[in-house]
Amino acid sequence: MAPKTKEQYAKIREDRKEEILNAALELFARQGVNHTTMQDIALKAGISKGLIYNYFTNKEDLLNELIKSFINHLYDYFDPDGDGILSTEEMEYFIEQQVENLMKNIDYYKFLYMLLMQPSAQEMMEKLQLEVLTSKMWKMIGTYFQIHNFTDPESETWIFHTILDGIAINYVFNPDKYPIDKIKKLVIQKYCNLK
Amino acid sequence: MAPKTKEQYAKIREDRKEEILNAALELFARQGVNHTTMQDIALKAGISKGLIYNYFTNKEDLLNELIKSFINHLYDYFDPDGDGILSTEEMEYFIEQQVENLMKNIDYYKFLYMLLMQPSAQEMMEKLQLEVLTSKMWKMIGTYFQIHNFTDPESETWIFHTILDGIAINYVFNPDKYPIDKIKKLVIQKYCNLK
Amino acid sequence: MAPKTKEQYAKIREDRKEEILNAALELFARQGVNHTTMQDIALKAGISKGLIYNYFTNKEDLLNELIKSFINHLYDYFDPDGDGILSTEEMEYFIEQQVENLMKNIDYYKFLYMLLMQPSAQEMMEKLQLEVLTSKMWKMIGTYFQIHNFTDPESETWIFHTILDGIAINYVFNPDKYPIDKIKKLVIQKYCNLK
Amino acid sequence: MAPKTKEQYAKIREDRKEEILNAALELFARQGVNHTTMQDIALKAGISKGLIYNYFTNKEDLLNELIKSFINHLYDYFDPDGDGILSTEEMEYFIEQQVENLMKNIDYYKFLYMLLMQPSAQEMMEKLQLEVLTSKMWKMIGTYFQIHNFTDPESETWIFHTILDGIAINYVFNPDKYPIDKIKKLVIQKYCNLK
DNA sequence: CATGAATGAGTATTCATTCAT
DNA sequence: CATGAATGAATACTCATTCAT
Repeated sequence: MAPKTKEQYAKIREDRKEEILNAALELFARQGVNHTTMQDIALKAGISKGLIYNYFTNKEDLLNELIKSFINHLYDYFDPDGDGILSTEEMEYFIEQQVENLMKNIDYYKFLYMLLMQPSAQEMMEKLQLEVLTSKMWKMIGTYFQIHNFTDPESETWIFHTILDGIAINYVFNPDKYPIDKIKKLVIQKYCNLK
Repeated sequence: MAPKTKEQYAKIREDRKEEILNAALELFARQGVNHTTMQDIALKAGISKGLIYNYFTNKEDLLNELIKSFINHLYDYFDPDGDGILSTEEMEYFIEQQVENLMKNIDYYKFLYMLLMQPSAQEMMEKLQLEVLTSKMWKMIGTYFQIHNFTDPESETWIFHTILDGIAINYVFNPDKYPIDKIKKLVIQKYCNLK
Repeated sequence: MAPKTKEQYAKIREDRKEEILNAALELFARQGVNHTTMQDIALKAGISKGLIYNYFTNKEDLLNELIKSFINHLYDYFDPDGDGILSTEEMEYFIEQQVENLMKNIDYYKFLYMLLMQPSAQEMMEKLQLEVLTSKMWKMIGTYFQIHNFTDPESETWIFHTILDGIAINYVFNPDKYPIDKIKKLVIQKYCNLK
Repeated sequence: MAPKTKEQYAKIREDRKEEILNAALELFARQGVNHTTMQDIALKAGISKGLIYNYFTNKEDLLNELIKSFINHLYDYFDPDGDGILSTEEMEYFIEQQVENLMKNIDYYKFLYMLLMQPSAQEMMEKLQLEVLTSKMWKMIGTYFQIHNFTDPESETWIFHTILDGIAINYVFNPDKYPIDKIKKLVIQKYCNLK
């Protein structure tokens, strides 16, 4: 049997970790963090309870990694053609995408907002704050508002986020009554139909 | 002859229940539901552990009652002079008030948003939905937008809520960086500085 | 309002006690001693929890009174015409009666046998032993066997009880398969069809 | 490579379960089900409280398994030389054995009769009924009565059991007064001194 | 690396019993 | 006498975490 290289081992570890996180995420989202046991996660991930502790020091650490992972991938799909400039079409696509995701994964979003309410999320947010604020995405949106002559581009970026979060919260609370399509159109009209 | 009248007992029960809910709310908000023991709640409420179970079947039930109570009082403080008409000053006051509350009680808000993410909250929301949507407040805001010639008053009402929730979420996540004062001013400008 | 005499009070107390015992008996038999709370008993007896403690010092005492009461009434219905002599017809009637009772009240009998297995029952049995063994019934059965020329009347009395208990146990365990009618006939044949 | 084979784990589990059942049986019999805590059982079995729950879902389940185990082993010791024919000597030995067991383990018998009074025992009894009735022992006793020209061998089998149970109950209730030796002799005389 | 038996601190929950009114 | 709110000791049960193999 061929011994594996260090890289191969690292790869295996990384994959395994990912699998555990995925299992945990699904279970946490469906049945809550507290009602999900390490056993449940192990079962779902197809491994033994003990093995989880080779990858995460404890349950809290697992949860934190989940939050971190989420925050890191928060805007992954915000990845336009890479020219660094957001066209109105790309902006529209981004908004459409956000709303579609939201509608498809209510439970998931609920859980994520919940995660972000965790005290432990706060620290991580703080650590990641600078990154986020100086992120490509953030800057691109700011630039977008600048290019399209919004009065206060920076504030508008915040407002933009505020609205997106507000939509998510309202929809998640009240998926039946909240007129998400109409709101989406209004948002697109405000931010993409620029003369 | 009964030692106390039925009314007296009912009063005692009502008061105790309230006390327990208050104690639980504060502890839950500060240290989280899971890190709060029934013992903690009893201690804070100045009663014995066992008594809680005379009023709530279990911890979950207690949490649900808390959610219900919260939803019921959601807009209690939205109670203007009672003429049924929202002046721009009253609207401004309302917004200022909201933001002030938010800033004063971040933990509380975090907990409340968390509560509302609970699956059990959903049912209650649904039950209360009609009430909320047909509530005086909701109507008054709609009327306000109508009077001030907003294009689509109903949608504007939703947007208004969307923005308020978005502000809360963003501030709660990121109290240091989120420019809540500036956003507040922009909101007031949009909704109160009419002409 | 006319004041009550001591006798009236004593009567009320006795009746109330009886009611509580009846309520307890039914609940204990149906759902077991441990799954029956004092609250349950109070509810069934139509009184308040606290009042039970005016009549019984505690739950165990209540159970003991129940056992005592049961033992005392064990052979109540063994009360023939009072001439002190058991005719073969009366003996047959007694056996028929026993079996009928058994078949009608399986749960009740189960519970009673259970009660008698309680350690606390033992003491009482001992106290009551002499009474039982010297009881009218016991003597009458002994006399019956003497009159009808059984070899060892005293042992036969024990055997008689042994068989009756054995029938009860077997029927209670296995009401569907146990041929109680046939056994009953054989017992009657043995003890009543005496030439 | 698994650290232990499936078989090894299965063996461990089987042994542990047995140990727990044994510990529980002894404690239950001596001090009653309710006065025996899971802690007690764990202590007696030399394991931790929690481990019990790896083998039994709860206390009730543990009790049920005990009943099941008892019923399954009810007649284990009825295992004569294996020629399938019960000699009068073997019959006598069986009766002697039964009585001796009874006298040695009053508490144990009390507990077992109690167990069998449990509602949950009934179901199990029903399931096992056919097996018991068609068991080797049952048949052998029937054959015994047939060979020795009892009028109705089947009924006699039932009567035989009735008497044995009756003896047990009476002795258990009243070990001091019940003339068990005399009764035993009479039973042996009836069933073993044939011609 | 991987397993799952084993641990035990931590807690929710029950309910007999008390007692002020 | 009667009530039911209040107590708190007693315990079942959970589950994250450890560790021998």
